[in-house]
Amino acid sequence: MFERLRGTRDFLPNEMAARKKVFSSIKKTVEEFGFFETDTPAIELFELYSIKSGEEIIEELYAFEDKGGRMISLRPELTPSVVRVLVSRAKELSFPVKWYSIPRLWRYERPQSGRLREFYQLNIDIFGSDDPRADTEVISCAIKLLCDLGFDESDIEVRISDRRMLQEFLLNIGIEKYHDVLKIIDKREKVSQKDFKEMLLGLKISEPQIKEIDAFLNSKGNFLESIENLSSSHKEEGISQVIESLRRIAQDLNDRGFEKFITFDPSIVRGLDYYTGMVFEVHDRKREFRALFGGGRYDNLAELFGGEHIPAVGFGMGDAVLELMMRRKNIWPEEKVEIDLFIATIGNVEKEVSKILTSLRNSGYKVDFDIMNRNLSNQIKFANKLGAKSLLIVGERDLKEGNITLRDLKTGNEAKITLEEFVSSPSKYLTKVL
RNA sequence: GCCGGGGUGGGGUAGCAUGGUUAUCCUAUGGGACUGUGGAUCCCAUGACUCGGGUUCAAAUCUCGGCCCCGGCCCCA
Repeated sequence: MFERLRGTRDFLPNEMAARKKVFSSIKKTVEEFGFFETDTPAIELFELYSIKSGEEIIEELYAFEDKGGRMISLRPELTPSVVRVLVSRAKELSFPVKWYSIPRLWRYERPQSGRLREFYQLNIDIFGSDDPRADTEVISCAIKLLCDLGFDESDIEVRISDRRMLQEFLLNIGIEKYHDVLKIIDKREKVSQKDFKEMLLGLKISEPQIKEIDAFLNSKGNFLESIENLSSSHKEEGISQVIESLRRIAQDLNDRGFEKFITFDPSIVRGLDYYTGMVFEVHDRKREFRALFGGGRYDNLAELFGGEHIPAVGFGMGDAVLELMMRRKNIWPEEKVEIDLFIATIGNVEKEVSKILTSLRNSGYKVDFDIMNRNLSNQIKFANKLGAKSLLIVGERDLKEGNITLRDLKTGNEAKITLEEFVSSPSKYLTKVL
């Protein structure tokens, strides 16, 4: 016997049915926002990931050498692949490009709650526009798809910040090594006040500077209000430009009715080296789980890949945390398979059954029948386990008079009708699943 | 890589402190009975102590190690 590889999952039909419902809800919402689905290979050249990543990230790749001596990696994220496609096809594409995908990704990490080695991740991106409305579209889409799955503002919180704003702010108070400071700011929620301060002191940040940083980070709250407060207290040129574009995003999100979901939180940083502007995260309000989404602006990745300048904004949402959150709220779909009709047989009625099967299947019904030579009782048991909505009993005796029995397995009602009548207008008797 | 908690039929479990008959119960699965109305009930069957070493007359039980699972740290693209 073999076992599943660590951090991977098997999906049995009932589990698959639930997952399909969730994914199709997501796809529907995203497509309502005008995104088109794409896909890319699961394997890519190792360099696609090593070019911009640190050692730790590379250690977490599923990588191997192929027979041609190339180093190959399973994709750990989608963005490099999408940007690769974009850069190589930029000439033929008309911008803005709005693409989405739900790829399977692989990361060689230690599995934990909400983190696996193989998982799905919804990715949506807008390329070609640096307008704040692109940011708004992406954030709105994130919120809307969660709403369509059954969440509301009491469940989730979108926290937004902007890397440029932080950078400008730090420059204004005389801090130049903002890289290191960002790293510490990113950890702020996890460490104590005291440790936070000591880490900053370790970088030779002065006490007054730390006070300023603290004040700035504490400016979190209602998105639009926080931004307006900041704009009156920060008139410096660099920062006020950033604030203006954030103000437009905030205003637009309010106009779309998403105000209650959003918090402005300057301590949001996200992983380094990737994002260039607005960044956001989505969490459950109780902070029971790890981040559900992460995303933001990454305007220079295309150039880094040897293309022209293509501004970009997008996010990724893993399926593992989503499932945990949906289960917690009891909105994970019922794990159940269903068919429209099961045909139970008594005696030798093969010819008639074949005709019924073919006719109904051609009309688009999901139909199954006994191929185990079970007795009637066991056939009915099996039909129920299959989740059949209706049961058709075709028996030798009744068939001599042209009759069959149709039972609704949900209500238990049954009726004897003629085979001819049933086959000629099945829609009178059956409804389709889904 | 580090730290903690765990592994008993396909799934869920009892037993483990205090070693000692045929390892408990539920469920699932296969078969059968109930004259072709049955989702029920009853009967029968299949099926497990994570692996290896140690202690012992005797190990599911005590002990050491490996493997695996769950959670946490690191990291999180």
